[in-house]
Amino acid sequence: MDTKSRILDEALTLFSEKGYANVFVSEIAERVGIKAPSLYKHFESKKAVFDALIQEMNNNFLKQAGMLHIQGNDAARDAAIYKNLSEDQLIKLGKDLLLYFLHDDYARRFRKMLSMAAYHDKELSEAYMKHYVDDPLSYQGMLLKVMVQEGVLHTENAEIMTLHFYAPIYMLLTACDRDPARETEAVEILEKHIRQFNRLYGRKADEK
Amino acid sequence: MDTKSRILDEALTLFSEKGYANVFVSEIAERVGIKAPSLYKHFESKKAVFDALIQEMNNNFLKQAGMLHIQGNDAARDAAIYKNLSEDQLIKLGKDLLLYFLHDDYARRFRKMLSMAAYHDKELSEAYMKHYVDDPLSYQGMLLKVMVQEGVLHTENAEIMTLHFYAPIYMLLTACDRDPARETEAVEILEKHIRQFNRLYGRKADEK
DNA sequence: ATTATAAGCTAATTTGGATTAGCCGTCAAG
DNA sequence: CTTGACGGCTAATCCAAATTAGCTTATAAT
Repeated sequence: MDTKSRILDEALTLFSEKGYANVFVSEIAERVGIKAPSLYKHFESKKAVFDALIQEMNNNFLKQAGMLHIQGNDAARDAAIYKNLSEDQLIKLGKDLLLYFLHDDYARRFRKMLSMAAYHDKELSEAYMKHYVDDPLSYQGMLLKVMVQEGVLHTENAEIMTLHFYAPIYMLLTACDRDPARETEAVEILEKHIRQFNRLYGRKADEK
Repeated sequence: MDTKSRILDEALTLFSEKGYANVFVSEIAERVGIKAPSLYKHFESKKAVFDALIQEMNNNFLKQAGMLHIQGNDAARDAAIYKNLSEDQLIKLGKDLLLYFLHDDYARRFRKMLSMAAYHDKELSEAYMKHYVDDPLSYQGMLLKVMVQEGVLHTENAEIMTLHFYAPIYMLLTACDRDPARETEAVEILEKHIRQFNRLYGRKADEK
């Protein structure tokens, strides 16, 4: 990997751990194995490194997301998969989603960096909401609606059903980001959550 | 209000909006109506202002929490209230919880400050998890269990039921913290959530 | 071979923001 | 009435961290 990429990589790690303001240029440089002034051969400023990361994130998001059924580009294909889904398959999907989020180092570092930076910057705040709240809800909502149409799930209000599916995942995710020691427990809870979700909505339970 | 308290108040506002590192001592002072050096007549350092706020937060948490049934000190009394709860009453409780969280300026600013600071400090991270994840889950879980015993709600797994109750509230709360414009919508969603929660668990729906 | 460019280094320099020094008015206690 | 603590101010000072200057080496193109 060339120096410029290494700088981005180490900066991402540091920003995601400590936040932009608490990271020194010299710290990034040291991890890359160069001195701070040398970093300026590759980037105009510390801010420019950060901006490049945000740029990179925006470029890669669609790619990652499609891969994971978080928000989709090939909705029709995904929906077909969801049509006849057993409980175990549903659990597997939820687990894969959470575990990807948690373990993919790239996604994880970006998420943490963004969640911090979003507190200071309006644009980033919108990006955060889009990527981790609105898009997951809308995409998963679409899939779950297919399952409702197919008679696999039953509800009068699919939006709330989607919230009931995703909110616990979101909460577990943010909990693990703040305290990685909770991962094992989170995966167990996730499985129970989806199992119970499936029991709750798998029969005509919430209709009047 | 005396100067020292005003410093704390303005510092809390600023820290909660921009994060510790992005707030200047001169900024706090200006809002209070003094010059930066004068602030040092009241606090040893910028850090000391922050620490005093954390101190204050720890002191006040039990008080606030008890007031709101988030985590309790008079569990028996609260449980009695929950014994025979109509859907509307349940909705009101959820709404009150969310609206207090959202609108009480004190609670709100502390929460935002803590959620940011928690990314940099292990102790604060633990405090955040306790106050906004573990305590609400355990206290609300206790209340919901009473409702299960009383036959108002039905479930095999009250922990997951509690997660299903609280996770959407948590998600809406953090969403509103990041984007206050979502408040109105959030309150509507909350009401629908609790209504559907009540339908889902109000009958013997998730038992095998 | 020569030269230009890329990418590193050390040694400044700059800068912004926290903190200190030292002065002044007010006011309550003796 | 005077003294001393309190709380404010302006004008330094300090300092860490970002950035710039200017030198050096390697490599690749002419």
